[in-house]
Amino acid sequence: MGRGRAPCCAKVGLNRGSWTPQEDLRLMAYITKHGHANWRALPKQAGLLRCGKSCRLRWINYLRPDLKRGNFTVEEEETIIRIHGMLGNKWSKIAACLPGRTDNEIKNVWNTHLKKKVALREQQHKAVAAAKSDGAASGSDAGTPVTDSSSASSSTTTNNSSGGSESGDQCGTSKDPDASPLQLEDIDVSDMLVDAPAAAAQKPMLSSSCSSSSLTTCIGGVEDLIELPVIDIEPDIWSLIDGASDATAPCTGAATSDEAGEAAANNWWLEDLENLEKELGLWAPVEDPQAHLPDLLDHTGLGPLVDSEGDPVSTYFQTGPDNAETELLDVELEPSSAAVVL
DNA sequence: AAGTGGATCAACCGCCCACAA
DNA sequence: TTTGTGGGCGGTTGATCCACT
Repeated sequence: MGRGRAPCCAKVGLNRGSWTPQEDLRLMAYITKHGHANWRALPKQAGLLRCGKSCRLRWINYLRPDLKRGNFTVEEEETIIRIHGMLGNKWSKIAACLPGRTDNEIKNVWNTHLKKKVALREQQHKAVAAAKSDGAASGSDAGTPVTDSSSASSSTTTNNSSGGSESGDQCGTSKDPDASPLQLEDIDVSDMLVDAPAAAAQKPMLSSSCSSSSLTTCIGGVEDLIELPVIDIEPDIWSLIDGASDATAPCTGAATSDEAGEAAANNWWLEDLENLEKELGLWAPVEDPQAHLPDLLDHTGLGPLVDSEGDPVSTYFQTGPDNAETELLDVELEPSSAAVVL
């Protein structure tokens, strides 16, 4: 079927490589207003000389407002290790369990250090097992975590607390060599979460609400069973992203967030935007954010990258919200969200 | 201070799957 | 049922960063 199909885009005349701040702005502005129903059509409509796939990846891996930045926590790492032990390189499924993390990010962190960590752990486990079999003839427990001098203290605790025997343990399943990824590849992690609420209640991997990326796979109800560090997304932001009408705050079963947490979880990219504006000498305390964007675009020299006729983004960029054929950002925002609209 | 090698991460590539015509 | 299209996924690459010598 898909064989021999033409590439997703004629790569002639398109920008490649790193994204410029201007491109980021354009993409964010467009998606914020119009959503991303059609990735292939999006670049043209947004006035971007990029492949649709490239736009999609940029958005998903970097620009999405609900992304969590910074180093992975020990809990997150252990979650990755456990799920990877069950599913293999199903990065998107793993990412679905880690709100705010992308499959690409998880893949990178796995390939860079978690893989080594696991290898070391298995090595130590084998050594311990060998020692045991040499000494007492006790059956080696494949699920018994091995103490890891570097970071296994937490993992050991986690694994022990999970007790490797729960059948529905979506994360606590030990790295059972018999559990091949093939057998497990169809497992929907969220199903496991639902099937094993008791076990789930102990799992750090569940200790988070759901991100947009995991929206369709995240579980309802589990939040009721566990104490969740809340990573909430401003409903307004979801409204913006999803086109305002049918937006649903993702898995807001734990919607009783404190605002500081929300801000921390959601504002990194707003800060990036502010930083960008500062770099460009545009930054000022935002009193009228919607009036701010045109200045930014003026200063960045963002002209229409494509024919701007009928392009609301270009129109907006060139003339500002008052004159835009379609108002770019028509969602009223709370002050805390003001930076979303630049 | 300069050079080097490893680590990290953003981005790209190509295949696969789901779905609509 | 077949075929084309769009989107998603996993693997890989290349640029940059950083620690070490």
